[in-house]
Amino acid sequence: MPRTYNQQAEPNGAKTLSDQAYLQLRSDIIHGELQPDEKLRIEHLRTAYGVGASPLREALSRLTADGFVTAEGQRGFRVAPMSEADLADITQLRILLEKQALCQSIEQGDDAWESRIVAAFYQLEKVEESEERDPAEWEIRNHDFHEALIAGCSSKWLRRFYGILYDQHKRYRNIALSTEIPRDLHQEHKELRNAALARDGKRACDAIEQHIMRTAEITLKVLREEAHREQEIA
Amino acid sequence: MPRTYNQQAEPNGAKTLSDQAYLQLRSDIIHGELQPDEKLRIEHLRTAYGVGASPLREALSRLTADGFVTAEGQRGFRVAPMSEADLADITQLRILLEKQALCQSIEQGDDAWESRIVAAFYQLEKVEESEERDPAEWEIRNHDFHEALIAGCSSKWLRRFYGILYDQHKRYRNIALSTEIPRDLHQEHKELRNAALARDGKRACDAIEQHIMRTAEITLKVLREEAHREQEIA
DNA sequence: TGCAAGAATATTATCGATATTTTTGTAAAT
DNA sequence: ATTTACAAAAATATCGATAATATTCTTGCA
Repeated sequence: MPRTYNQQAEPNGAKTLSDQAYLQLRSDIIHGELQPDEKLRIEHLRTAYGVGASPLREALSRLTADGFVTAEGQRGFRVAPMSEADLADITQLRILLEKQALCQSIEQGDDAWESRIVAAFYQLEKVEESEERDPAEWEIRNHDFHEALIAGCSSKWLRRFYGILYDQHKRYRNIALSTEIPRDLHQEHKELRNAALARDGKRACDAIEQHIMRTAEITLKVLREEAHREQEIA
Repeated sequence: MPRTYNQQAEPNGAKTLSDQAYLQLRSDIIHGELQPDEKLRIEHLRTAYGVGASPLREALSRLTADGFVTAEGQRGFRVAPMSEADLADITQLRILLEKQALCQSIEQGDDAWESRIVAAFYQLEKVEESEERDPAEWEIRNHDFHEALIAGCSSKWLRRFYGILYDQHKRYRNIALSTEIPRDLHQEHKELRNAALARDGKRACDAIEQHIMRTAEITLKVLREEAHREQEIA
Protein backbone atom coordinates (compact mmCIF):
# COMPACT_ATOMS: atom_id res chain seq x y z
CA MET A 1 0.00 0.00 0.00
CA PRO A 2 1.25 3.40 -0.91
CA ARG A 3 -0.07 5.76 1.46
CA THR A 4 -0.50 8.99 2.54
CA TYR A 5 1.80 10.46 5.05
CA ASN A 6 -0.80 13.11 5.47
CA GLN A 7 0.93 16.16 4.17
CA GLN A 8 1.02 18.17 7.40
CA ALA A 9 1.82 20.94 4.99
CA GLU A 10 2.60 24.44 6.19
CA PRO A 11 5.17 24.88 8.90
CA ASN A 12 3.57 28.14 9.98
CA GLY A 13 0.87 28.02 12.61
CA ALA A 14 -1.86 27.04 10.17
CA LYS A 15 -3.96 24.14 11.29
CA THR A 16 -6.65 24.39 8.66
CA LEU A 17 -6.82 25.57 5.07
CA SER A 18 -8.92 28.43 6.29
CA ASP A 19 -6.10 29.54 8.57
CA GLN A 20 -3.62 29.19 5.77
CA ALA A 21 -5.68 31.34 3.45
CA TYR A 22 -6.17 33.86 6.23
CA LEU A 23 -2.48 34.20 6.96
CA GLN A 24 -1.50 34.38 3.31
CA LEU A 25 -4.14 36.91 2.37
CA ARG A 26 -3.30 38.98 5.39
CA SER A 27 0.35 38.94 4.55
CA ASP A 28 -0.28 39.78 0.91
CA ILE A 29 -2.43 42.72 1.88
CA ILE A 30 0.09 44.02 4.40
CA HIS A 31 2.88 43.72 1.89
CA GLY A 32 0.94 45.44 -0.84
CA GLU A 33 0.77 42.50 -3.21
CA LEU A 34 -2.94 42.98 -3.05
CA GLN A 35 -3.55 46.66 -3.70
CA PRO A 36 -5.96 48.84 -1.73
CA ASP A 37 -9.52 48.75 -3.06
CA GLU A 38 -8.66 45.80 -5.26
CA LYS A 39 -11.57 43.50 -5.88
CA LEU A 40 -11.10 40.07 -4.34
CA ARG A 41 -12.85 37.69 -6.67
CA ILE A 42 -13.36 34.32 -5.09
CA GLU A 43 -13.01 32.49 -8.37
CA HIS A 44 -9.70 34.15 -9.01
CA LEU A 45 -8.35 33.66 -5.50
CA ARG A 46 -9.31 30.00 -5.64
CA THR A 47 -6.78 29.32 -8.35
CA ALA A 48 -4.22 31.73 -6.97
CA TYR A 49 -4.16 30.23 -3.50
CA GLY A 50 -5.18 26.72 -4.41
CA VAL A 51 -8.03 26.35 -1.95
CA GLY A 52 -11.75 26.06 -2.28
CA ALA A 53 -14.31 28.77 -1.92
CA SER A 54 -15.43 27.90 1.59
CA PRO A 55 -12.12 28.33 3.39
CA LEU A 56 -11.52 31.46 1.36
CA ARG A 57 -14.78 33.02 2.42
CA GLU A 58 -14.03 32.19 6.02
CA ALA A 59 -10.64 33.80 5.77
CA LEU A 60 -12.12 36.88 4.13
CA SER A 61 -14.76 37.10 6.82
CA ARG A 62 -12.10 37.17 9.50
CA LEU A 63 -10.07 39.73 7.61
CA THR A 64 -13.18 41.86 7.38
CA ALA A 65 -13.52 41.82 11.14
CA ASP A 66 -9.84 42.78 11.36
CA GLY A 67 -10.36 45.72 9.05
CA PHE A 68 -8.07 44.47 6.28
CA VAL A 69 -10.94 43.73 3.94
CA THR A 70 -14.29 45.32 3.34
CA ALA A 71 -17.41 43.35 2.55
CA GLU A 72 -20.45 44.81 0.94
CA GLY A 73 -23.76 43.05 1.05
CA GLN A 74 -24.05 40.78 -1.90
CA ARG A 75 -21.21 42.34 -3.79
CA GLY A 76 -18.21 40.49 -2.56
CA PHE A 77 -14.98 41.54 -0.91
CA ARG A 78 -12.37 44.19 -1.50
CA VAL A 79 -9.02 45.04 0.00
CA ALA A 80 -9.58 47.79 2.55
CA PRO A 81 -8.78 51.26 1.21
CA MET A 82 -5.89 53.39 2.42
CA SER A 83 -5.94 57.08 3.07
CA GLU A 84 -4.02 59.79 4.84
CA ALA A 85 -6.83 60.14 7.33
CA ASP A 86 -6.72 56.43 8.09
CA LEU A 87 -2.98 56.51 8.64
CA ALA A 88 -3.32 59.45 11.02
CA ASP A 89 -6.09 57.63 12.83
CA ILE A 90 -4.11 54.43 13.20
CA THR A 91 -1.03 56.32 14.29
CA GLN A 92 -2.79 58.26 16.99
CA LEU A 93 -4.53 55.25 18.45
CA ARG A 94 -1.44 53.10 18.26
CA ILE A 95 0.44 55.69 20.27
CA LEU A 96 -2.27 55.68 22.92
CA LEU A 97 -2.32 51.91 23.18
CA GLU A 98 1.38 51.26 22.96
CA LYS A 99 2.05 53.87 25.62
CA GLN A 100 -0.49 52.28 27.89
CA ALA A 101 0.88 48.78 27.29
CA LEU A 102 4.41 49.98 27.80
CA CYS A 103 3.59 51.66 31.10
CA GLN A 104 1.90 48.54 32.38
CA SER A 105 4.84 46.46 31.27
CA ILE A 106 7.29 48.70 33.07
CA GLU A 107 5.26 48.45 36.24
CA GLN A 108 4.56 44.75 36.11
CA GLY A 109 7.43 43.31 34.09
CA ASP A 110 9.63 40.72 35.79
CA ASP A 111 13.13 39.45 35.10
CA ALA A 112 12.02 37.37 32.15
CA TRP A 113 10.50 40.48 30.60
CA GLU A 114 13.79 42.33 30.93
CA SER A 115 15.73 39.45 29.47
CA ARG A 116 13.47 39.23 26.49
CA ILE A 117 13.92 42.92 25.75
CA VAL A 118 17.67 42.64 25.96
CA ALA A 119 17.68 39.63 23.68
CA ALA A 120 15.29 41.14 21.13
CA PHE A 121 17.22 44.37 21.08
CA TYR A 122 20.46 42.53 20.51
CA GLN A 123 19.05 40.74 17.48
CA LEU A 124 17.56 43.93 16.12
CA GLU A 125 20.86 45.71 16.61
CA LYS A 126 22.65 43.06 14.62
CA VAL A 127 20.39 43.64 11.66
CA GLU A 128 20.42 47.41 11.91
CA GLU A 129 24.19 47.65 12.09
CA SER A 130 24.97 45.16 9.39
CA GLU A 131 25.91 46.49 5.99
CA GLU A 132 23.27 44.90 3.81
CA ARG A 133 20.04 45.13 5.74
CA ASP A 134 17.54 42.55 4.76
CA PRO A 135 14.16 44.30 5.05
CA ALA A 136 12.28 41.07 5.71
CA GLU A 137 14.64 40.16 8.52
CA TRP A 138 14.41 43.65 9.95
CA GLU A 139 10.61 43.46 9.90
CA ILE A 140 10.68 40.36 12.06
CA ARG A 141 13.25 41.69 14.49
CA ASN A 142 11.53 45.03 14.80
CA HIS A 143 8.25 43.29 15.52
CA ASP A 144 9.90 41.02 18.10
CA PHE A 145 11.40 44.02 19.84
CA HIS A 146 8.15 45.91 20.09
CA GLU A 147 6.39 42.75 21.26
CA ALA A 148 9.04 42.23 23.90
CA LEU A 149 8.57 45.75 25.22
CA ILE A 150 4.89 45.25 25.88
CA ALA A 151 5.06 41.58 26.82
CA GLY A 152 4.83 42.48 30.49
CA CYS A 153 1.41 43.97 30.01
CA SER A 154 -1.23 41.61 31.31
CA SER A 155 -4.14 42.96 29.31
CA LYS A 156 -5.12 40.53 26.59
CA TRP A 157 -7.42 43.02 24.93
CA LEU A 158 -4.82 45.74 24.87
CA ARG A 159 -2.35 43.40 23.21
CA ARG A 160 -4.97 42.22 20.74
CA PHE A 161 -5.90 45.71 19.59
CA TYR A 162 -2.29 46.75 19.57
CA GLY A 163 -1.49 43.81 17.31
CA ILE A 164 -4.11 44.84 14.79
CA LEU A 165 -2.92 48.42 14.72
CA TYR A 166 0.70 47.38 14.43
CA ASP A 167 -0.07 45.36 11.31
CA GLN A 168 -2.31 48.05 9.89
CA HIS A 169 0.50 50.51 10.39
CA LYS A 170 2.92 48.05 8.83
CA ARG A 171 0.85 48.08 5.66
CA TYR A 172 1.40 51.78 5.30
CA ARG A 173 5.03 51.51 6.25
CA ASN A 174 5.65 48.85 3.61
CA ILE A 175 4.45 51.12 0.87
CA ALA A 176 6.90 53.73 1.97
CA LEU A 177 9.63 51.17 2.36
CA SER A 178 10.98 51.59 -1.13
CA THR A 179 12.13 55.11 -0.49
CA GLU A 180 14.97 55.25 1.96
CA ILE A 181 15.03 58.26 4.20
CA PRO A 182 18.04 58.79 6.42
CA ARG A 183 17.11 58.43 10.02
CA ASP A 184 18.80 57.14 13.09
CA LEU A 185 16.30 54.44 13.79
CA HIS A 186 18.75 52.49 15.84
CA GLN A 187 19.30 55.36 18.23
CA GLU A 188 15.56 55.55 18.83
CA HIS A 189 15.38 51.85 19.58
CA LYS A 190 18.30 52.12 21.98
CA GLU A 191 16.65 54.95 23.88
CA LEU A 192 13.50 52.88 24.06
CA ARG A 193 15.34 49.90 25.43
CA ASN A 194 17.21 51.89 28.01
CA ALA A 195 14.16 53.73 29.22
CA ALA A 196 12.28 50.48 29.63
CA LEU A 197 15.05 48.74 31.50
CA ALA A 198 15.49 51.79 33.72
CA ARG A 199 11.79 51.41 34.52
CA ASP A 200 11.22 55.01 33.59
CA GLY A 201 7.65 55.06 32.33
CA LYS A 202 7.54 58.71 31.40
CA ARG A 203 10.75 58.56 29.42
CA ALA A 204 9.73 55.37 27.64
CA CYS A 205 6.36 56.82 26.68
CA ASP A 206 7.97 59.90 25.24
CA ALA A 207 10.38 57.75 23.31
CA ILE A 208 7.69 55.51 21.86
CA GLU A 209 5.56 58.47 20.89
CA GLN A 210 8.43 60.13 19.09
CA HIS A 211 9.33 56.86 17.46
CA ILE A 212 5.88 56.13 16.10
CA MET A 213 5.24 59.72 15.08
CA ARG A 214 8.45 59.89 13.11
CA THR A 215 7.70 56.68 11.26
CA ALA A 216 4.22 57.89 10.47
CA GLU A 217 5.45 61.24 9.24
CA ILE A 218 7.88 59.69 6.83
CA THR A 219 5.24 57.28 5.62
CA LEU A 220 2.81 60.11 5.12
CA LYS A 221 5.32 62.05 3.10
CA VAL A 222 5.98 59.14 0.77
CA LEU A 223 2.26 58.48 0.51
CA ARG A 224 1.67 62.07 -0.60
CA GLU A 225 4.45 61.91 -3.15
CA GLU A 226 3.01 58.75 -4.64
CA ALA A 227 -0.47 60.19 -4.78
CA HIS A 228 0.97 63.24 -6.49
CA ARG A 229 2.84 61.18 -9.03
CA GLU A 230 -0.28 59.22 -9.85
CA GLN A 231 -2.20 62.41 -10.43
CA GLU A 232 0.40 63.55 -12.92
CA ILE A 233 -0.01 60.37 -14.89
CA ALA A 234 -3.75 60.78 -15.03
CA MET B 1 -47.67 31.01 -10.43
CA PRO B 2 -48.15 32.35 -6.98
CA ARG B 3 -45.29 33.22 -5.16
CA THR B 4 -42.43 34.22 -3.82
CA TYR B 5 -42.51 37.53 -2.20
CA ASN B 6 -38.93 36.63 -1.58
CA GLN B 7 -39.03 36.64 2.12
CA GLN B 8 -36.87 39.72 2.57
CA ALA B 9 -36.91 38.31 6.03
CA GLU B 10 -35.11 40.12 8.78
CA PRO B 11 -35.87 43.78 9.20
CA ASN B 12 -32.48 44.27 10.83
CA GLY B 13 -29.55 45.20 8.66
CA ALA B 14 -28.87 41.66 7.48
CA LYS B 15 -28.20 41.44 3.78
CA THR B 16 -27.03 37.86 3.64
CA LEU B 17 -27.72 34.71 5.63
CA SER B 18 -24.20 34.96 6.90
CA ASP B 19 -24.94 38.40 8.33
CA GLN B 20 -28.13 37.15 9.87
CA ALA B 21 -26.40 34.28 11.57
CA TYR B 22 -23.66 36.63 12.73
CA LEU B 23 -26.07 39.09 14.31
CA GLN B 24 -28.18 36.42 15.93
CA LEU B 25 -25.27 34.48 17.33
CA ARG B 26 -23.68 37.65 18.58
CA SER B 27 -26.86 38.71 20.27
CA ASP B 28 -27.42 35.29 21.80
CA ILE B 29 -23.91 35.26 23.20
CA ILE B 30 -24.20 38.76 24.60
CA HIS B 31 -27.51 37.95 26.21
CA GLY B 32 -26.26 34.73 27.72
CA GLU B 33 -28.53 32.40 25.78
CA LEU B 34 -25.37 30.75 24.65
CA GLN B 35 -23.34 30.12 27.77
CA PRO B 36 -19.62 30.76 28.11
CA ASP B 37 -17.47 27.82 26.98
CA GLU B 38 -20.46 26.16 25.41
CA LYS B 39 -19.61 24.06 22.41
CA LEU B 40 -21.03 25.43 19.18
CA ARG B 41 -21.81 22.39 17.08
CA ILE B 42 -22.45 23.34 13.49
CA GLU B 43 -24.92 20.55 13.01
CA HIS B 44 -26.92 21.72 15.97
CA LEU B 45 -26.80 25.40 15.07
CA ARG B 46 -27.93 24.58 11.55
CA THR B 47 -31.29 23.43 12.76
CA ALA B 48 -31.54 26.04 15.49
CA TYR B 49 -30.91 29.00 13.20
CA GLY B 50 -32.21 27.48 10.01
CA VAL B 51 -29.19 28.17 7.84
CA GLY B 52 -26.57 26.04 6.17
CA ALA B 53 -23.13 25.23 7.44
CA SER B 54 -21.22 27.65 5.24
CA PRO B 55 -22.87 30.89 6.35
CA LEU B 56 -22.63 29.63 9.91
CA ARG B 57 -18.93 29.04 9.64
CA GLU B 58 -18.47 32.50 8.18
CA ALA B 59 -20.42 34.04 11.01
CA LEU B 60 -18.41 32.10 13.57
CA SER B 61 -15.19 33.17 11.92
CA ARG B 62 -16.14 36.80 12.26
CA LEU B 63 -17.20 36.30 15.85
CA THR B 64 -13.84 34.71 16.51
CA ALA B 65 -12.10 37.82 15.26
CA ASP B 66 -14.38 39.87 17.52
CA GLY B 67 -13.45 37.76 20.52
CA PHE B 68 -16.93 36.40 21.17
CA VAL B 69 -16.03 32.92 20.04
CA THR B 70 -12.90 30.82 20.23
CA ALA B 71 -11.79 28.47 17.48
CA GLU B 72 -9.42 25.64 18.00
CA GLY B 73 -7.67 23.97 15.12
CA GLN B 74 -9.76 21.14 13.91
CA ARG B 75 -11.99 21.01 16.95
CA GLY B 76 -14.66 23.50 16.13
CA PHE B 77 -15.95 26.57 17.89
CA ARG B 78 -16.89 27.50 21.43
CA VAL B 79 -18.44 30.52 23.08
CA ALA B 80 -15.63 32.61 24.52
CA PRO B 81 -15.08 32.05 28.24
CA MET B 82 -15.77 34.66 30.89
CA SER B 83 -13.64 35.46 33.88
CA GLU B 84 -13.09 38.11 36.48
CA ALA B 85 -9.75 38.93 34.94
CA ASP B 86 -11.34 39.41 31.55
CA LEU B 87 -13.97 41.74 32.98
CA ALA B 88 -11.30 43.80 34.69
CA ASP B 89 -9.34 43.91 31.47
CA ILE B 90 -12.31 45.01 29.38
CA THR B 91 -13.29 47.61 31.95
CA GLN B 92 -9.89 49.20 32.14
CA LEU B 93 -9.46 49.42 28.40
CA ARG B 94 -12.98 50.64 27.85
CA ILE B 95 -12.33 53.49 30.25
CA LEU B 96 -9.20 54.43 28.37
CA LEU B 97 -10.91 54.41 25.00
CA GLU B 98 -14.18 56.00 25.99
CA LYS B 99 -12.33 58.80 27.76
CA GLN B 100 -10.26 59.41 24.69
CA ALA B 101 -13.27 59.35 22.38
CA LEU B 102 -15.20 61.61 24.68
CA CYS B 103 -12.42 64.17 24.84
CA GLN B 104 -12.14 64.26 21.09
CA SER B 105 -15.88 64.61 20.79
CA ILE B 106 -15.94 67.51 23.19
CA GLU B 107 -13.23 69.24 21.22
CA GLN B 108 -14.57 68.54 17.76
CA GLY B 109 -18.31 68.11 18.25
CA ASP B 110 -20.59 70.48 16.38
CA ASP B 111 -24.20 71.54 16.89
CA ALA B 112 -25.54 68.29 15.51
CA TRP B 113 -23.45 66.41 18.05
CA GLU B 114 -24.95 68.44 20.87
CA SER B 115 -28.46 67.94 19.58
CA ARG B 116 -28.01 64.22 19.36
CA ILE B 117 -26.84 64.04 22.96
CA VAL B 118 -29.78 66.06 24.17
CA ALA B 119 -32.19 63.88 22.23
CA ALA B 120 -30.63 60.60 23.32
CA PHE B 121 -30.53 61.71 26.92
CA TYR B 122 -34.16 62.68 26.80
CA GLN B 123 -35.19 59.26 25.57
CA LEU B 124 -33.00 57.56 28.14
CA GLU B 125 -34.48 59.72 30.87
CA LYS B 126 -37.98 58.72 29.87
CA VAL B 127 -37.12 55.04 30.33
CA GLU B 128 -35.19 55.54 33.53
CA GLU B 129 -37.91 57.56 35.21
CA SER B 130 -40.84 55.43 34.16
CA GLU B 131 -42.28 53.03 36.68
CA GLU B 132 -41.88 49.73 34.91
CA ARG B 133 -38.53 49.87 33.23
CA ASP B 134 -38.24 47.59 30.27
CA PRO B 135 -34.65 46.30 30.34
CA ALA B 136 -34.52 45.75 26.59
CA GLU B 137 -35.67 49.29 25.93
CA TRP B 138 -33.19 50.63 28.44
CA GLU B 139 -30.37 48.70 26.75
CA ILE B 140 -31.09 50.42 23.48
CA ARG B 141 -31.44 53.88 24.95
CA ASN B 142 -28.34 53.51 27.05
CA HIS B 143 -26.39 52.41 24.02
CA ASP B 144 -27.73 55.30 21.97
CA PHE B 145 -26.73 57.75 24.65
CA HIS B 146 -23.17 56.49 24.90
CA GLU B 147 -22.91 56.44 21.12
CA ALA B 148 -24.15 60.00 20.96
CA LEU B 149 -21.53 61.14 23.44
CA ILE B 150 -18.66 59.88 21.33
CA ALA B 151 -20.23 60.52 17.94
CA GLY B 152 -18.15 63.67 17.56
CA CYS B 153 -14.96 61.66 17.62
CA SER B 154 -13.56 61.34 14.13
CA SER B 155 -11.46 58.24 14.72
CA LYS B 156 -12.98 55.25 13.01
CA TRP B 157 -10.65 52.84 14.73
CA LEU B 158 -11.36 54.23 18.15
CA ARG B 159 -15.07 53.88 17.61
CA ARG B 160 -14.63 50.40 16.26
CA PHE B 161 -12.66 49.13 19.22
CA TYR B 162 -14.92 50.95 21.59
CA GLY B 163 -17.89 49.19 20.03
CA ILE B 164 -16.39 45.77 20.59
CA LEU B 165 -15.57 46.53 24.20
CA TYR B 166 -18.99 48.00 24.85
CA ASP B 167 -20.63 44.79 23.69
CA GLN B 168 -18.17 42.62 25.55
CA HIS B 169 -18.93 44.59 28.65
CA LYS B 170 -22.61 44.27 27.95
CA ARG B 171 -22.29 40.50 28.05
CA TYR B 172 -21.03 40.68 31.61
CA ARG B 173 -23.58 43.27 32.55
CA ASN B 174 -26.42 41.12 31.27
CA ILE B 175 -25.47 38.29 33.53
CA ALA B 176 -25.63 40.62 36.49
CA LEU B 177 -28.84 42.16 35.24
CA SER B 178 -31.09 39.81 37.15
CA THR B 179 -29.97 41.15 40.48
CA GLU B 180 -31.11 44.69 41.05
CA ILE B 181 -28.77 46.85 43.02
CA PRO B 182 -29.96 50.29 44.05
CA ARG B 183 -27.99 52.96 42.30
CA ASP B 184 -28.70 56.37 41.00
CA LEU B 185 -27.80 55.58 37.44
CA HIS B 186 -29.81 58.44 36.11
CA GLN B 187 -27.89 60.99 38.13
CA GLU B 188 -24.66 59.66 36.62
CA HIS B 189 -26.04 60.01 33.12
CA LYS B 190 -27.20 63.53 33.83
CA GLU B 191 -23.79 64.55 35.05
CA LEU B 192 -22.28 63.02 31.94
CA ARG B 193 -24.61 64.92 29.68
CA ASN B 194 -24.05 68.23 31.41
CA ALA B 195 -20.30 67.90 31.42
CA ALA B 196 -20.28 67.10 27.72
CA LEU B 197 -22.55 69.98 26.78
CA ALA B 198 -20.49 72.32 28.96
CA ARG B 199 -17.50 71.16 26.90
CA ASP B 200 -15.67 70.30 30.07
CA GLY B 201 -13.38 67.44 29.05
CA LYS B 202 -11.87 66.82 32.44
CA ARG B 203 -15.20 66.68 34.19
CA ALA B 204 -16.71 64.43 31.53
CA CYS B 205 -13.78 62.03 31.72
CA ASP B 206 -14.09 61.78 35.48
CA ALA B 207 -17.78 61.15 35.14
CA ILE B 208 -17.38 58.43 32.54
CA GLU B 209 -14.65 56.72 34.53
CA GLN B 210 -16.80 56.68 37.65
CA HIS B 211 -19.75 55.49 35.65
CA ILE B 212 -17.99 52.56 34.01
CA MET B 213 -16.14 51.59 37.18
CA ARG B 214 -19.32 51.48 39.20
CA THR B 215 -21.06 49.30 36.64
CA ALA B 216 -18.10 46.97 36.52
CA GLU B 217 -17.88 46.71 40.28
CA ILE B 218 -21.50 45.72 40.64
CA THR B 219 -21.14 43.22 37.82
CA LEU B 220 -18.04 41.78 39.44
CA LYS B 221 -19.83 41.38 42.73
CA VAL B 222 -22.72 39.50 41.16
CA LEU B 223 -20.29 37.41 39.16
CA ARG B 224 -18.51 36.38 42.35
CA GLU B 225 -21.73 35.53 44.10
CA GLU B 226 -22.80 33.33 41.24
CA ALA B 227 -19.48 31.57 41.09
CA HIS B 228 -19.75 31.00 44.82
CA ARG B 229 -23.22 29.60 44.57
CA GLU B 230 -22.14 27.22 41.85
CA GLN B 231 -19.32 25.96 44.01
CA GLU B 232 -21.73 25.18 46.80
CA ILE B 233 -23.81 23.05 44.48
CA ALA B 234 -20.78 21.11 43.35
C1' DT C 1 -11.17 -8.08 39.27
C1' DG C 2 -9.23 -3.57 38.14
C1' DC C 3 -6.96 -0.79 35.05
C1' DA C 4 -4.55 0.83 31.12
C1' DA C 5 -3.59 0.65 26.23
C1' DG C 6 -5.19 0.03 21.81
C1' DA C 7 -8.61 -0.78 18.21
C1' DA C 8 -13.26 -0.02 16.28
C1' DT C 9 -16.98 3.00 15.87
C1' DA C 10 -19.42 7.27 15.87
C1' DT C 11 -19.39 12.01 15.68
C1' DT C 12 -18.02 16.27 13.91
C1' DA C 13 -15.28 19.64 11.38
C1' DT C 14 -13.62 20.85 7.13
C1' DC C 15 -13.54 21.29 2.35
C1' DG C 16 -14.82 21.18 -2.61
C1' DA C 17 -18.47 20.71 -6.17
C1' DT C 18 -22.88 22.18 -7.52
C1' DA C 19 -27.17 25.01 -7.45
C1' DT C 20 -29.42 29.31 -6.60
C1' DT C 21 -29.79 34.06 -6.22
C1' DT C 22 -28.15 38.64 -7.04
C1' DT C 23 -25.69 41.98 -9.43
C1' DT C 24 -23.73 43.95 -13.50
C1' DG C 25 -22.98 44.89 -18.24
C1' DT C 26 -25.08 45.48 -22.90
C1' DA C 27 -28.31 46.47 -26.26
C1' DA C 28 -32.92 47.68 -27.77
C1' DA C 29 -36.95 50.63 -27.12
C1' DT C 30 -39.58 54.44 -25.38
C1' DA D 1 -31.14 60.54 -22.86
C1' DT D 2 -33.35 57.47 -19.80
C1' DT D 3 -35.41 53.28 -19.06
C1' DT D 4 -36.33 48.30 -19.79
C1' DA D 5 -35.10 43.56 -21.05
C1' DC D 6 -31.99 40.28 -21.31
C1' DA D 7 -27.55 37.77 -20.86
C1' DA D 8 -23.28 37.00 -18.55
C1' DA D 9 -20.72 37.02 -14.41
C1' DA D 10 -20.19 36.64 -9.67
C1' DA D 11 -21.46 35.99 -4.98
C1' DT D 12 -23.80 33.22 -1.77
C1' DA D 13 -25.78 29.03 -0.05
C1' DT D 14 -26.72 23.99 -0.02
C1' DC D 15 -25.19 19.47 -0.19
C1' DG D 16 -22.29 15.58 -0.02
C1' DA D 17 -17.55 13.62 0.44
C1' DT D 18 -13.43 13.35 3.19
C1' DA D 19 -10.48 13.70 7.10
C1' DA D 20 -9.85 14.58 11.83
C1' DT D 21 -11.26 13.99 16.57
C1' DA D 22 -13.86 12.00 20.37
C1' DT D 23 -15.98 8.00 22.31
C1' DT D 24 -16.84 3.39 23.22
C1' DC D 25 -15.50 -1.19 23.40
C1' DT D 26 -12.36 -4.60 23.62
C1' DT D 27 -8.09 -6.81 24.90
C1' DG D 28 -3.88 -7.65 27.56
C1' DC D 29 -1.65 -7.61 31.83
C1' DA D 30 -0.95 -7.16 36.72
